[in-house]
Amino acid sequence: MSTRPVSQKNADFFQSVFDLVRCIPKGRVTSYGAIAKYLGSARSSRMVGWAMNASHVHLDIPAHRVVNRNGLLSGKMHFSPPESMQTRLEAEGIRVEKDQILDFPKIFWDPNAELSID
DNA sequence: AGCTTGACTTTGA
DNA sequence: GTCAAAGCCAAGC
Repeated sequence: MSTRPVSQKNADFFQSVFDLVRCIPKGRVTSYGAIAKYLGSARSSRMVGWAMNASHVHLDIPAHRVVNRNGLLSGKMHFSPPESMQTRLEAEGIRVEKDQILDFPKIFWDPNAELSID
């Protein structure tokens, strides 16, 4: 079973996303699809992005650790200073070039694989 | 009430 | 490998 309180998918989708993103280890990144899939719908990856848009009210949300499945900083433009996203990633040891994370599959953190291991 | 946009993903050609 | 189209659910107009 899930070790995280994200069972309530019918509950606040945003809260579930925030909770998971908050659990992302430092120096690691994940994709919207991974989060969406963890919540039950990989197709609703857009909702994850939408939820992140509301994450600005929650300063504890490391949204910079969330990128698209391409490892591209798709949401960096939504940061206060767009470059802050890359700065934060590099501050955690993540190499980023041209808005793209290097060694993405290496630092990729899959919640469904790390948390839901049975 | 309906239509458009959006921090995406997947599948098909 | 790339390009185009469909699907997804919610918020905004």
